Amino acid sequence: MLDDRKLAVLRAIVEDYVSTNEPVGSKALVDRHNLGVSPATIRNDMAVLEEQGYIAQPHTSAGRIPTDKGYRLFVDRLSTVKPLSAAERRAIETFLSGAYDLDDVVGRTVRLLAQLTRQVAVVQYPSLTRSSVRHVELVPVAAQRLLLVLITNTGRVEQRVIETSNDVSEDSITHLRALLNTCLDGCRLGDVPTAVADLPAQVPFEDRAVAAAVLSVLLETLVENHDEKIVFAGAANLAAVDFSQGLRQVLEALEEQVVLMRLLGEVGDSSNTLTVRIGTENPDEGLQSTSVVAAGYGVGNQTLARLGVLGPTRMDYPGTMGAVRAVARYVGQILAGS
Amino acid sequence: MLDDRKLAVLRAIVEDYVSTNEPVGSKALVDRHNLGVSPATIRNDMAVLEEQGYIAQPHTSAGRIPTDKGYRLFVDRLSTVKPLSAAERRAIETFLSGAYDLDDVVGRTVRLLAQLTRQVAVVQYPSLTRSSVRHVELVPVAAQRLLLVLITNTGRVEQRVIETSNDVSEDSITHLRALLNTCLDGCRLGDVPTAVADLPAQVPFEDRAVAAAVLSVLLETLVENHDEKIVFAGAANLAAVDFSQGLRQVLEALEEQVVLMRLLGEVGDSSNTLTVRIGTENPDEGLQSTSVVAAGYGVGNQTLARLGVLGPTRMDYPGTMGAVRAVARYVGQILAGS
DNA sequence: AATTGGCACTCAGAGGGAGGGAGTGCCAAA
DNA sequence: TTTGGCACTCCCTCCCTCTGAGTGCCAATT
Repeated sequence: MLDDRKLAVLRAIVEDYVSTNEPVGSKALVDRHNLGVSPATIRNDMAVLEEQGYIAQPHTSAGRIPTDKGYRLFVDRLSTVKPLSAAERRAIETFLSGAYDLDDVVGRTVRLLAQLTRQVAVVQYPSLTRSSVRHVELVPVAAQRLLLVLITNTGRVEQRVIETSNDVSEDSITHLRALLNTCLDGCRLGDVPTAVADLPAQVPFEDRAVAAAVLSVLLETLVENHDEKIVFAGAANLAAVDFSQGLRQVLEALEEQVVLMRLLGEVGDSSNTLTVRIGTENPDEGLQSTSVVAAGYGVGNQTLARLGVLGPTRMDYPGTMGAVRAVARYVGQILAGS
Repeated sequence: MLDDRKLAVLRAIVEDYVSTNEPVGSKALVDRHNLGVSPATIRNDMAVLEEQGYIAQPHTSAGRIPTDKGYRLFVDRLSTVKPLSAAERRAIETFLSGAYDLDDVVGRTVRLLAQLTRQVAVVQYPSLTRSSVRHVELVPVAAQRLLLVLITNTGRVEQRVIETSNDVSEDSITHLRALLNTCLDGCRLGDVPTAVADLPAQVPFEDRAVAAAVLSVLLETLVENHDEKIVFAGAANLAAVDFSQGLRQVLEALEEQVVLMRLLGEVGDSSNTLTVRIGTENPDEGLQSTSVVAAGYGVGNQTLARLGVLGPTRMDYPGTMGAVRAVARYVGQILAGS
């Protein structure tokens, strides 16, 4: 349907439009790329491309700009992910390895990605349900108050206060703590509910109430954190772009956790897969003039969460995809190493 | 120097300009406010006000707009903080009391303040150095790995992993934990260094190395967190405003922790004091066309951190100040109650 | 059948008055 | 000190023209 030259033309249009932000005409095309044919020929090709919906003209007698469908074809068949330079890789590595804390890792990552791509970066905290228990701690902080601390293999720490109806002895706590840790050590958080199901049966009768309270808080913690935390950075980079639907809508969308969630997409099990969502492919109303490049990251081949970049549809896809992929890999390494 | 009527004129100019976003002329003034004099009189007054630098004209034959100096006078002498309506107070209270976590309190606060004022809200996490120790916990997580958990009276929880050079017995840990808690219970974090100074002397010789490791990590934690965490929300509200220096600069400034820090100002000991910084009074380059309304918040009469709002100099100062003050008070209450 | 040069046509955007109108400063009178 | 009158200033808007990049189509060429 589309011969090689027409594809080359589309590629050239996308590249030129991305770099100049102006509709590209037939003459400009043959000047900048040596296509070996005349402008008239290109015009014929462009007419076909337009008919098929890959490009459009803002008005009669202007050059062409790619449509969402055009970008899609470009991403799928006409471009390759552009690897980062050695210097960039080194910069990423040193910057990320300076982190001392999960918060810090995520914070550095999101800033790094924003700077690298000059767009808005979005990073999701590693999923609780997919990571596993490294340690559970139970601490008495007052007469009828316990603190439950949960440490995961991704370095995430959750804590909750538990109110008990009567005093609990030091021994009971020690016993309960030991039980919890035997039950849960290495256990995937998603499996915690089943793992603790028969735990109450193992505690002496007088401690049942306490055990129940602890378990209910523990399970509640897992549920509450099902809606994951997400952060973004680089909003200033949006100011340089002009959106058809207005900057405001985009900023508003960015401040909605739920929208950000949907934006990054599902956490599939296949790690390292780059997802690109272009313009109207985007589920959210306010983001129909933006594109999202996202990838999963995690430890080993286990995807724990996703991160990505949001920018105008008129975006350097190969470069952005390269940056997202690289950062996702390095974050995985950092998490594994910590 | 300025008689009552001239002040009234300035007040009217500020109010009109804030609500209409258009230079206000002498005729419009007498129409909207019943000043009881003719436009010509007002013109004379305005000439004086302009000469003194309180107002300016964008061009000849346009109305006047307040200068930063004019806003300053308005805030200092011509306006009173506008209390929130009962409904608003209730909304704040119910919204904030739903929080279950320090992160959640701060997150809710910043979103609430942004929505209430329709501007950018900035909230600083409660200072570590000014809060005090509620509990210290020491948890073995692996053979040569301890976890130090520090819980403050503001609900903040810090944790750090400690690597030890040799194995540590359960007993040693229990002993060390007890020692730490006796030393530190209720101790202001700023006083921790002196409080633990003679602690190593109290542990048996074979545990000295471990104690030293723990203490060094503990002190390090306090220092690291001296640069406090700050969050903001409501960037979308900026899009509605047009800044002379460009939205971009403002957004960039907002993403710099350091700038945000300076923006809120020093944490003075006098709680509840509203600080207003107008336009060029602002230290930061990119924020010279914005104003900041900030207040301290804390538990009791102890200021733990600050929060505030950033918007265009053309801002509803009485309303914004009311909202900031109210939110600061409620956050303090929530923190005290949790 | 594909490619090419030629040519008329279209239309966004820049540039340039013209007119309206809001607002001012100044002055003389009350 | 206040007021009405008046001439003046200039920003903004509307409208017009003109230019030029870019197009579609057609007939000629390969």
